[in-house]
Amino acid sequence: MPELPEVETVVRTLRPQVQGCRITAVDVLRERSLHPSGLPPETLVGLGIGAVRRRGKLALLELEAPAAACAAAAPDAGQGGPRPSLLAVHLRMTGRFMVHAEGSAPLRHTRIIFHLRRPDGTGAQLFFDDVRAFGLVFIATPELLDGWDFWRSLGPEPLEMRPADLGPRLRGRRAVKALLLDQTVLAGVGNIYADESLFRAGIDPRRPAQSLTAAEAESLCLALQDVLRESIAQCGSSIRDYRDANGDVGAFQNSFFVYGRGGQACRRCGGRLEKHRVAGRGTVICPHCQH
DNA sequence: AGCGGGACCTGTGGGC
DNA sequence: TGCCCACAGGTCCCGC
Repeated sequence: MPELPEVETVVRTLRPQVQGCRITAVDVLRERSLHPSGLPPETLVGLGIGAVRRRGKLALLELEAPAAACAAAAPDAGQGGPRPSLLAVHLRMTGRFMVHAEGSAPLRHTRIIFHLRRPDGTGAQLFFDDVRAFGLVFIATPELLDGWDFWRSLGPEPLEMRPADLGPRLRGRRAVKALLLDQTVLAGVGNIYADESLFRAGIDPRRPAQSLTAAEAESLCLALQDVLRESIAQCGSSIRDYRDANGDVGAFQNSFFVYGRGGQACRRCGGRLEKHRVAGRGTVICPHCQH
């Protein structure tokens, strides 16, 4: 569920709560929620949280060494190995961030707790909760991050593309929906926004990608950008689990044309929406509006 | 190459 | 009411 608009909303709501805080301790309640190639969690202690950004479906928390430690640290001296410079977090389906008061007990699905010290000296706890436990926190240096195939091969940001840029990326005979979901083609699109953008562009998700004309690819790119922007403006879509870092739900699920509406009436033509399986995913299509 | 299917997880909802 | 199973979703990995 957290796709580009939801991760963007998480980042925007998390930023004012954690930027400028210092990490004082980390409790890992589920080891497998850490990316195995990352640095150990102890290396986070003492670092400050700087910029909070998004790339594709990843939330990125930049880390800064405190000024005092900077001055004291000679290269390769004391204190052991490398320091992480960022946290890369993939929420997958049910990952979520919430800031709790100091001393709060873990929740049923809390996987990692970051103990924080705010600039004003008060304490807080950043919970990484994840019901399905597919989410991943990567404690990284730039070098470690670049060693992650998923990161290195991420495609362009859909909202930063020119409409004419999509067409050349839609090569081959795979279903066009499969390409929209492929993070090396575009970064950040998941099942919801693939289905919604294909409906808006009037394109059948099952069509081979290479069969799209340049004009169709361009209208698909514009439709995708529209749907992503509209969703961000409404703080994303909440299907069941998704919440932003304030615990609030999004509203864009009320604007869906097709996602989750199989068997219901098409909002555009009144016909019956069909449910199919495309690229291994549940896919809703209006046979009258999409060709 | 690209597809399907299983694995990873847990909660929900439909059918009986 | 209760049980079972399908399903949901993103990514990786395997085999065809």
